[in-house]
Amino acid sequence: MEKQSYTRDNMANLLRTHGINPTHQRIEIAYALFGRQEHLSADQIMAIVNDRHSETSKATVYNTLNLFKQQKLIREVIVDPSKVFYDPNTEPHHHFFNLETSELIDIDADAVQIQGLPPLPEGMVTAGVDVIIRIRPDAEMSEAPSKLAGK
Amino acid sequence: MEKQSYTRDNMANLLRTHGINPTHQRIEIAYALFGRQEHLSADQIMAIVNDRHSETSKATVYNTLNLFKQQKLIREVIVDPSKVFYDPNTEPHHHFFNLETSELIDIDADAVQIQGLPPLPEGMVTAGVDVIIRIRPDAEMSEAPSKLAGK
DNA sequence: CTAACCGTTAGACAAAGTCCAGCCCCTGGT
DNA sequence: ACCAGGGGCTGGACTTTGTCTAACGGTTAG
Repeated sequence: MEKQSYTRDNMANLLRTHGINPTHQRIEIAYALFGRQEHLSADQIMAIVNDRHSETSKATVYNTLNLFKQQKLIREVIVDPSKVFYDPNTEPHHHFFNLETSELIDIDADAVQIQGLPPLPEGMVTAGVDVIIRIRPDAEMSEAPSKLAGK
Repeated sequence: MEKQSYTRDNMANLLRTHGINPTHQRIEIAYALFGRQEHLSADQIMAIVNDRHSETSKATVYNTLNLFKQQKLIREVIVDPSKVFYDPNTEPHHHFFNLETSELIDIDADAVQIQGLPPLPEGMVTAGVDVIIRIRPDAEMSEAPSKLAGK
């Protein structure tokens, strides 16, 4: 597993290894996600890809993201009721979700252990495990320490 | 903590204990959720409440659910990218999510332990922890066992 | 009787995402 | 060179979830 830079050329190869025909639009979308290693929503991706000159339609962005997801190139993160985030990291991992900024932070799953889960219902298999720690700034402490004692 | 039946009268009291003025519509919505102890989406609740005769508008359903959530009477469950579920159980717990049927099954949080989480980012506090085990029927096994060996 | 307040309502609106018919472009066969 | 087929892209219409707004109804207090 050798870490390589995320050039557009490497994106094309990455797509090919996942059985995806590397078109211009698909490369740009992959480049947006992998190049910055961030969690982006569909409309953020569309804004990035069309920043200089408009070149990718909404339909293509959604088609492509669904294709990537299906080919296990990226992963969906469902934490915000209003929009889906796409995560270029497909290694098993979890997330902090900042409720103020809607920002996601990865938590490596290797170190995390979950114990005491009941057995799965009959005939079911696990398709994925999501752990989401919703966090927010500790307003009370930094803003007005006296309030805590007062209440 | 005495388990009591979920009559409409009890709903009114429940609302009052949470600082909510018990109107007809609010009682019906609470009754729909607590009476069946299920995870329902806003449109399911609207269908239930308006089953016999239409009596509650869409705006009221959403207003009421948000009010309940704010008053910690119910809880949001975000697992499906297309809709939010509302959960009458506010005890800490987690969920199995059946990807085929979009059904949610509670997992008591008492028995579950999560270890090895990294420290929270500076100045942040935890607002909630969600664990979602996405499950699906084990199609291969029950349907055509030979396929597994074949591939 | 009226003013104020809270809750409800219909319908307009907004945003995320899907669908569809047409077009472009590449390839492969003749 | 021509044509046919197919994959991919496109704009725009459409759907669904959820929010907003202005008007209205009922209750309470003076």
